[in-house]
Parts: sequence; structure tokens; C-alpha cells
Amino acid sequence: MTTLKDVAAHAGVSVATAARVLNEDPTLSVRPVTRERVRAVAQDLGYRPNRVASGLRTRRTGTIAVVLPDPQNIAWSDTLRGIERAAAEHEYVVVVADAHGPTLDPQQWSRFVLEGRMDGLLVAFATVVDELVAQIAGRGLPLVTINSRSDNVDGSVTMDDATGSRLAVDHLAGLGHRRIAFLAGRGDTDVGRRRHAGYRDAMSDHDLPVDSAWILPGDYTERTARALGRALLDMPDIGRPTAVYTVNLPSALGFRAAAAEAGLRIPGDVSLVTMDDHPILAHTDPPLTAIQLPMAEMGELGARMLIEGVDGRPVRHVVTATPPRLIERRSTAPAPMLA
Amino acid sequence: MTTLKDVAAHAGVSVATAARVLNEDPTLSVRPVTRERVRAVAQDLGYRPNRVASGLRTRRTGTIAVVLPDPQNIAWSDTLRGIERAAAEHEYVVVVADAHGPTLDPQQWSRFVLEGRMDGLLVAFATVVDELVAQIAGRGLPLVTINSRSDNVDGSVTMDDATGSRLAVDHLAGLGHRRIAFLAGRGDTDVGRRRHAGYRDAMSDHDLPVDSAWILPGDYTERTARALGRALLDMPDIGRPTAVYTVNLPSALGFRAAAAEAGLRIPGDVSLVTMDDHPILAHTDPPLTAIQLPMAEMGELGARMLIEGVDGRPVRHVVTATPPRLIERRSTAPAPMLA
DNA sequence: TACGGCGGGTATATCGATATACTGCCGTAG
DNA sequence: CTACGGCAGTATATCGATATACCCGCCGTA
Repeated sequence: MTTLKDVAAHAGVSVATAARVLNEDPTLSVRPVTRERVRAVAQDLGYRPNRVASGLRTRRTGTIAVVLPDPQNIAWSDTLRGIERAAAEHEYVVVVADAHGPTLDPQQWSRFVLEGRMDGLLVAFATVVDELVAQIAGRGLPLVTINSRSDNVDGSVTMDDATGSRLAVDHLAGLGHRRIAFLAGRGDTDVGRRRHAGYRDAMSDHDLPVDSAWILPGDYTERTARALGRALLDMPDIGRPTAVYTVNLPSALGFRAAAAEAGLRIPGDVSLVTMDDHPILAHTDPPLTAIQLPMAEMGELGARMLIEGVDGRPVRHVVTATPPRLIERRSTAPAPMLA
Repeated sequence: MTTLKDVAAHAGVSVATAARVLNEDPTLSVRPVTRERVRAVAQDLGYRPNRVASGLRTRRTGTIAVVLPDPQNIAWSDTLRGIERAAAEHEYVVVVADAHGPTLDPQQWSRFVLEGRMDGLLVAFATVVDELVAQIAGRGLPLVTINSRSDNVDGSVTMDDATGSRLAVDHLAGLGHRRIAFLAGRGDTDVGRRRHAGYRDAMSDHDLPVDSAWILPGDYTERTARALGRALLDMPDIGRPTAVYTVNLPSALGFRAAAAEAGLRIPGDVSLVTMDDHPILAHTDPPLTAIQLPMAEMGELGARMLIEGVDGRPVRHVVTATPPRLIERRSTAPAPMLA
């Protein structure tokens, strides 16, 4: 390992000068020839600053942690790529942690917050635990939430979920559906509320009835969605919705399974649109019409803002710029004629 | 931030003693009462050693890097969970990097290998680039490959791919198929060769013909598999295989798409088994029969071995213990009667 | 009495980079 | 002839934990 000392020695300057040249310290005055000599030696020796050492002094490790409550959900993969891309641009590395729930267990807490190895946290908890926030803030660690906004946190990146929901409802309404159910998320989560609001507003814009029996709060899991789907589809034909909008990808899969079990065809008997797109949806039975959200952009913005936060710039609440898009596949069809 | 100095001061001992008590230095002799006092103070103050500082001295950062050539492939998610679990047990954190190909780009190289922030590398390149290996070894960084074994690397974790392939062929042969094609991986990769060998051996055990036109080397991508699938299915009926075994998940999806385009039914016209299982396969059209491999176990073993390697214990070549399993779904059916 | 050994610790260099204060020299202004 | 400012750097403390060498007092023993 080449250290700064080696560089300094070979260049015939002190470590201080070597460091200041390489870091382009503007307060340093040095002859161009010396400057070049240092640079050349560093290059020749393949010098790379040891980030652990520099991290100790500067309290910057060049590492951010991303905490996902459920990395199993394949919808996150784009987000992760966005985060990594932005991080790489700033020479940061990304530590991914799986919190198996809405908070950090003590072990994770210790490794991510207490041991000084992270410069900041990017978290994607649907429900932001106030206590967690307070403690992180107390540690002086910048925190940015993604996909969820809370007034207790200074920075967040969210998407235009309401418009996403609206797109789903517009599409179904355009196909003649009037009885559009919503397999929702948890009402105590920010995303859940935004997606719900979009649904509600769009329904009312289309003068469509919103039957409370058609709004089923779930918990974003396939399992629950499947149970709720069964309940919904077991309704007598007359009250049964002709279309369903599901709040996220696992919910759509759960509903799809429920429909299959109930012997109902999608889209023959019931149309399905879901939030969260993924290439694999082209291969499902049937291929699912879905709302594509700028997940990668959300990740990029989040990481970028967090890194700015590390540099002392204030973080804010931002919303992604790219609008949601509806990807039409084959799970939606014109509403059946009704009595 | 509570530092060791604070603990020492409050406990009325020197930092040396505080450190040695907390690290359970066996060469330290200290009265039990003092020992307890130090521990109690550390506890009270919520002391956690700063890993950056200790990393500087000990050259252990408690971080390992996982490099995946294609994190998009959802089959890796189990592996990642296994890695994280094992890492967490040892108080390590995991940095995940996306190398968009079979080697590290200079940026990544710098961040993962040259800057001293990683204790070791876990890589999943299908083709192990010798040059890369040599350079990493030259840096004294332990390296363990997963899913691929090379004699140039001391440590690896692989799975029993051959048996996995055999399971696929056995299943198809059991259904009466005799013309079983193999949509393979790259012949220059270790996994590709192992999966191929399993196929070949199983075919010969069943006395089945291996037509070289039925072994199509692909590159593990959906795109290529789709093109190859088209070629395969465009063969005249007489020479067309009645079943296909695909080397990985994206290949299966590609083949599925090709069959759909060609207007052929799975499993009516052609049966499909693929290596790599994933829960989503229950939702595809049709649900795919797949070989489940111990991906999580591979990740766990890899991480554990790498961490042992960091501690100076030698790494070895190991194979996962859990045998592959065939998950039967609906993409396979008895062979059609042939002339 | 001298010496060694042991119990119970302490002092300090070190890891590598960085931030701050400082120095020696030269030219010029007063 | 001195003072002063600018140029071209240098010396060193620091970040926090850890590893190594060391120290002091006391006891037992030769």
C-alpha cells in the first residue's frame, strides 16, 4: 500500500504539502513545478488515499446506508440502482440493510448509527417511527426518507403517487368500468394515504361511486392481498366490482392468485391494474397492466440529497419530476355489460 | 459521541485499561471490581467503539463487498439475504456493487480494493478474470467467489448444479420426453459447464439422444434466450424438441416469450423446466416448474468463509450441502405421442 | 539485603490523512 | 537599515482505538 508518506518522500516534499496539493487546497501556495511533481509521483505510485484514515479525521466515510423494510419486494430494485448510481458519482459506497420491519433492531442500530461508519441514512420505512428519527437526529446523522414523507424528518423524496392512482382509475373508467375496487395499503402510512387519495379523487372526478366495501386496507403483502381478494370476489355478482386497482406489486400478485382460486378470469371477469411496474409483469398470467413510477429517479434524488446533506447543505422534501406512466398489458379489458 | 477516553475518565482508569477490559484482553490483569466498573460505565454512557478509528489501527473495517454482475436478476435476492445474515452475525456490514459485466471498472476497483475500506470481496462473476484475481491477491484482500470456481482463486462456494440439471432431465424423462433441448449458458463459464455436464450425463443415463442442435449456448439473458428459443421452435415438427430445460431464470422467461410468439403452448406443445426458482414463478403464464438451489446457503457460506479469511484462516472450495429440489408447477406435462 | 516475580495497571507510539499554525527567505517600501 | 508582506512551503496536533512496552509496589525467597 502506497501512503501519502511515500508520495511525499518520493516527491521531496512534506506530507502536508503532498496532501494539500492532492486535495487542491486553495490556500496553499506552491510552485507549479512542485505541484506537478507531486501529482506525477502520486500517479506513478498508484497512490489512493486510505479512506479509513481520512474518514477518521474528516468524519466522512464515504458510505451511506440504505434501509429497506422488505428488500424481497422486487419493485425496489430500480430504486437501488438509482441510489447506487448517484452514490458512485460522488465516490460513495452503499450499504444495504434489511430491516425486517418498520424500525432498526438494536444490532442494526448499532452498526449503522452508533459506530460512526455511515455518513447518512436513506430509509424506506412506510411508517416512520418518531423515536427512531429523534435518535438519529440526535446523533447528527443526516436522514432522508424515500417513498414516505414525515414532518419529523427534514428530507424526503416521494413520487407523485396520487397521479399514479389517478392514471389507474382513468384507464379503468375509460374502459367503461364503474365499480372499481381498491386493494389499498395501510391507512397509517404516508404512501398508503397518497395512493388512496388519488384513487378517491379520480373516482369522484369520474362521478363513480365509492363503496366503502370496495376499499380494502391491506398491508402491502401478497398474503394479505390474497385473503382480501378472496373476500372481494366472494361477493355476490351484483355487488362485485368489475375492476380492481392494487396498491403495490405483491398485492397484485395476491389478488391474481385469489382470482385464479375463485375461478374468475382476468380480465374477462375482473380487470386488474396495479401500482409498481416490473419487467416480469410481461410474463405473468395475464401480463399485468401497471403504473410505472420513477423508482430509479427517487433513489437517485434521495442519494444525491443525502450526500449533499452530509456536506452540510440542508435537505428538503422533494417530489420526483418524472410523471407516472401506465403500461398497458393484458389484465384490463372493457367492462362487461351490466344489468 | 462517547469515546473511550470518556469511559476511561469516568471509570478512573487509563484508556489502555478501558480498551483492554472491553476487548477482553487475556494478558491484562485487573481486579474484578475495576473490570466491572469499566463495563458499567461503558454501558451507562452507551459507549460504542468507533469502527473507523479501530479500523485504522487494526486494518479491519468490518465491511465486505459483494459484487454481482447483474443484480437485476431476481434469482440473486436469496443469496444476498444469506450474505447479509451471515455478515450480521459477525457484526459486518455489506456493500453491494453492481459490476455491469465480468470485471470491476476502475472507479469500482478503486473504491473496493484500493482505498482500504473493505476487508474482503465476495464476487459472483461467471467468468473470473485472472488479472483481477491477481491484482486483488496482490493487495492482500481475501477473495471468495460464489457460484463459480476457479483454480486461480483459493476460496469459492458453489452449488451442486449438476444434480440440479439431472433433476430437470429426470423429471422430463419421467414424463416420457425423449427430445429434451438445453438452452444453455456460456461454455466459458464454470456454472455453464457444470449445468451442461449434469444435463449431458443425465441424458445419457436415460439413453436419450443428445442432438447438438438442441444444445444452444446462450449468455444467461432473457433477450438471447428469446432469440434462441425462436430458432429452436421454428424447427420442423419432426426435429423439434418436446421439452426444454433452461439454464437460468431469465433464459426461461425468454424462452417462454418465444413460445408465446410462436403460438406454441407450454406445456401442451413443449414442456419447460428451468434452473433457479423464485416465488414469482407461481404467477407466470404458465407457472414454471423450476429447480430450487440453495442460493441463500451459498451466500451464507460464502460470507462466513470470507470473514474467516479476513481473520487469517484459509479459505477453501466448498459446495453447499442442501441438495437441489424440483418445484413442480405447470409448465411440464407428459410428452405428446409421437410418430 | 538483594532479587525476582507478579498483580494491577499506565504511557505512548501507531494507523494514514488532514487542518492549523508556523517558518525561512526574498524583495521592496519607508 | 529595518520592517513588512508575500511566497513556498513545513511541523505538528488531531481524529479514536489499539498494541506494546513499561512501571510501581509488594511479597516471598535465597
